[in-house]
Amino acid sequence: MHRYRTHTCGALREGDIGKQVRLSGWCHRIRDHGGVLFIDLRDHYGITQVVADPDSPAFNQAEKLRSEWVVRVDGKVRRRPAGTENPELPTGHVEVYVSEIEVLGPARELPMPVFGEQEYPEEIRLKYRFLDLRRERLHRNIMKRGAIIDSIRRRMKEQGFFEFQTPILTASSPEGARDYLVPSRLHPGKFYALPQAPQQFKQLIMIAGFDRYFQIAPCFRDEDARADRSPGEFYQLDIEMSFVTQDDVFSAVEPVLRGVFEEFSDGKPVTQAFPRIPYGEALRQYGTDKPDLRNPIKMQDVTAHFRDSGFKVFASMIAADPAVEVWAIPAPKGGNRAFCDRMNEWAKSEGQPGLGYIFWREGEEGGAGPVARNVGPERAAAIRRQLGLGVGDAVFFVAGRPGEFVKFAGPARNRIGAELGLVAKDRFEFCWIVDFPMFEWNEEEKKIDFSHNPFSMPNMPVEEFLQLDPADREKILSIKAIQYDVVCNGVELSSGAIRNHRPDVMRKAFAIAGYTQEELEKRFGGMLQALSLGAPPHGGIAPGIDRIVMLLCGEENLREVVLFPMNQRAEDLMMGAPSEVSPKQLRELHIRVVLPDKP
RNA sequence: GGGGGCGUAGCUCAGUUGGUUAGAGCGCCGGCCUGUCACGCCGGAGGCCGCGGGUUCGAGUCCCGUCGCUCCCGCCA
Repeated sequence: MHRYRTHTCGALREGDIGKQVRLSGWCHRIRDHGGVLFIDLRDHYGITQVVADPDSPAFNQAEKLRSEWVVRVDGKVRRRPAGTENPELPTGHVEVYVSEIEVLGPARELPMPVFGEQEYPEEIRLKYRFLDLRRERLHRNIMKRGAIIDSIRRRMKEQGFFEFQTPILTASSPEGARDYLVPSRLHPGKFYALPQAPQQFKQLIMIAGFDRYFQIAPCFRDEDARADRSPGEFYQLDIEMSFVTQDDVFSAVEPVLRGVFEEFSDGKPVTQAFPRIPYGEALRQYGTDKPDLRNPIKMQDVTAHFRDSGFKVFASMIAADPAVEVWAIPAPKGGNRAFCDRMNEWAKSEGQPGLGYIFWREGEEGGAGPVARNVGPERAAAIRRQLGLGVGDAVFFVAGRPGEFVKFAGPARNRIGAELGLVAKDRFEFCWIVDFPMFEWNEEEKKIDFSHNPFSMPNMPVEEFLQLDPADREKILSIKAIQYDVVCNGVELSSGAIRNHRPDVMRKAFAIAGYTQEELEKRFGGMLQALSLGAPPHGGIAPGIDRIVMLLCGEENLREVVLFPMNQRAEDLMMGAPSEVSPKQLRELHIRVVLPDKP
């Protein structure tokens, strides 16, 4: 007989009745009835009920067992008495009548029980991560994560992609985030950087002629965390392809994402053909470049209805500034004062002056509420017609310069959709966001900046781009980049681009953004040189693995789908990272620590 | 760097306008119990009410500061 087990705790069935077996696992739950004692023995594979009574030679020892002790039990499989089967368990028709128990790993009193589904403080969960990982939900999430990554790899390979490994110790890369630095022992005063993404490497792989690259790539960024943004490190499905257009990237990536989501969504429907929404349209309709399309609300411009109207607040804003617009957020079924006032209060709590509204009740086709009174029944009715609303519905208004109020309009749309129950849960709604602006105006420094990634190709003929006048601000700011995001249920999964593979176009783009040739050479000289020695047109994308798993596990926080996550302050409470190092280590690295002054 | 929320037993939480000895459930320890699967019943231990200061005859409760956790903004593809 094997030293520890003949079966796992999820294996035994009625067909095993009568067998002498050996199981090992954790004492999940113990129910001691005095005369008879049950132990739910748990391992990775499942739970098996072990039973002891005073006739068993192991009875005395069984009475001493406690939660989460690791034990080996020998016993005989028998059918549970009629009426005591547990249909919840795959092993629920049988039990093991124990003849011998060996304690393999006793446990002190637990800081956090494994049994049950109660919530526990993050600090305790992270400090005792191994206990938390024993719990069903986290254990299941981590296994699902692995299965999702397997599926992604299989689907990528089926599409002719090949997995490469790129360096972890590298040089500072051109993305905008803060680097994690690693001091060099051999080169005093010099540092490696951990990659923020393998961006340059994957482009070099294309320049090297490999054609279709992918990697489940670790990425490191020293920026503050969010619920959907891990501190320090995370994984991307990094992809790059040669001789492709935006359409080629989409048609390579879409089936992978759709396939993975359909495989792991537990039957929830997944968008079949991802709609493509231009960046500008996304902002106008949804108030964000990562719209949750499960929410059916689309905003509309209703500025014309308020121009020279009796609603002086808006009318005077419009008259005073040609950039001012009024947007309407329709709220179907929101046509009651209680709801409208609640939203208005919420807007104030968000630091807004308020949220104007009109709602329509039976017999009040002209609309109700202060805005309707001031704007008059004809205009209110015109607004209602434009938005396709009726009795029982409401509409909210945001006014000002769109660039300023859009950060409030998007959340307002989310809030209204959620409060009215308009958001279709239990589905995965994807879209592509396309046509990002290449440049943006930096008002503080009065200069033109790259608006996203400086390595994207402008979406215009190369000759025309090369002849642009950097002083023609209006023209420059109207240029779109061949750059795209993929969004699911309001979560930005990835951005990508067709890369700028032409050194001359690259130089021009950086010149427009105010970089000197010297700066460009210094920061990106290696890349420019590679591009000047025969670079194929290429492009790619890099969906976030952790976010994909989070969506498919139905979790709100990345920590629920990462094995050993750090807390929000980028500390590993279990391993105690970051930590101080010995003076000897610092000496070898030529590092002197200068701590900030304490008040 | 800034803002919001939270901080009472190992854990989840209650604790009245400031008023006797700070409670419950789970867990833990002990006892009883031969068919439970959130077993049940009886008993017990366990509290710097995050920490420091203040107001008050009196503070878990009010005020100030501070620390920790968390969510968000800034930052970040």
